[in-house]
Amino acid sequence: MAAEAKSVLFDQFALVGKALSSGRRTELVDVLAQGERSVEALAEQIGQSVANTSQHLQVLARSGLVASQRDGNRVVYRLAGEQVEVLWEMLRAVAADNIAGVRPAADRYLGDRGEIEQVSRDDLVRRLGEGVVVWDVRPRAEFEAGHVPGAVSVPPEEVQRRLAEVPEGVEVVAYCRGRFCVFADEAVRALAARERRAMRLEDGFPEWRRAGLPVAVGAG
Amino acid sequence: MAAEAKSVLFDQFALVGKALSSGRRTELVDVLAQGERSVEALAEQIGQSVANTSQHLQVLARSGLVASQRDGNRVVYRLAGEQVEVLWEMLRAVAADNIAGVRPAADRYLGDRGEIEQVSRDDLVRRLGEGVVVWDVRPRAEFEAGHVPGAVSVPPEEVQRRLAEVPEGVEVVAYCRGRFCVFADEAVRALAARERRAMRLEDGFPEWRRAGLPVAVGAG
DNA sequence: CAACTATTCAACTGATTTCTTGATCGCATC
DNA sequence: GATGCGATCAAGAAATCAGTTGAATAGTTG
Repeated sequence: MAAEAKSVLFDQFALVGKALSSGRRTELVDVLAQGERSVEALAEQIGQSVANTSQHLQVLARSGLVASQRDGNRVVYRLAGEQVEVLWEMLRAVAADNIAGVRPAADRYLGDRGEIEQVSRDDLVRRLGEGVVVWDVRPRAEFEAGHVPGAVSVPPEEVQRRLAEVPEGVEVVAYCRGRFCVFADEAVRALAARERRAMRLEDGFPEWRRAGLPVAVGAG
Repeated sequence: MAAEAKSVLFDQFALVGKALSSGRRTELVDVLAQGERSVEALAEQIGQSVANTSQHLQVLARSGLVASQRDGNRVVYRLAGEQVEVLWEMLRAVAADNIAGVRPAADRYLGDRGEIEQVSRDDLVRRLGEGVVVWDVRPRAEFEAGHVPGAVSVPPEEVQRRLAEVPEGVEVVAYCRGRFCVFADEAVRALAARERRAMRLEDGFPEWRRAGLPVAVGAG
């Protein structure tokens, strides 16, 4: 019967929704948007057991949002394509615009952004030409998988230690995973507390890369 | 603790995924992309009870994907915005590109499209200038909520009856809800069986409207 | 081959989801 | 105010889901 065939087709579409219907899986997609990672690394990032993370990854794989590849002893997962990144970005935008609970949840996680100056990608490109210091405030592995050329890697747990590196009078632009990522905010607040002029990129590295701007890879 | 606040935020994002994680709800979104409808009309379209449909609509409403408004005796639901339509379109595209099961499910629902000629929106605009006949093969209510100017409403159940209207030598372009909608295909097949040259618009009316092309409203 | 590491599988618990059924509510009309 | 219609609510059954735990597997290293 036609009605049943239709149900089956729309159930297939719904698999993508199902993949994104768990907070833990959306966290995974967010991390994977920064670059490929092993199951263990992903488990650590989302604060879940390896077994549970593996099962979530398999749900994502069944919906085709991620692909995996064995690399010797470990299995490396990555997003299936740029399309998936765009879908994830759009989903966040829809959530931010339409779900009342996003605002308070974001405020509680990110804190007050009133004091945090934000710059656009274009601004950052301009300032790069003027020799601004750029901090990549993400875990080292994400920096190495790709970063803004000239940025220095300052993983979240090193921010406090490395404040002293910044000479007086130097401006810092920090960036991290995206608009809802807290790492850059924390760096900006810490720098401001030391009387440095600091600001954050309004979105994150995936948007930079997707905009076709230059990307550096490796420890650089 | 920061980790918990992060979970809460990503759980909020996941609400949008959850809204789209049921085949019945994706069907609802697909119908609502054509225009607003009452609960009862929606229930009929997706072949579910009114009570169940109402509950699905409330899930969609909680995720902010749809809004409702009382109109006298009935409650009319509509998509919350164009952003939601775009999200739905992108989700279908991701599913089509990444989920192995979409192809067979689509084939089974839509049948073999090998014989069905497809035209782009630009083609249709051109042919409209040349006086082609355009069939809007959607339920009447969707036609009335908005259609391609000059199109005639031929609801799916009337296709057979109205084949005779088309004079020999006249070309027909049929369209319906979108790329995965079967109505236009059935009309094209029926017309072809009567030796009429017929083709379908490759996508549907929502894409036409979103492209900023002219839209007519009402019984027109 | 033994020992080790990273990942997956299997089994299980408690929570959530889907759909049904029947009652209830809001609004319009008689 | 009674009646009727459209929609929602409430309660329950079956299925599915998220997370835990412990065992099994694939691949590497000694």
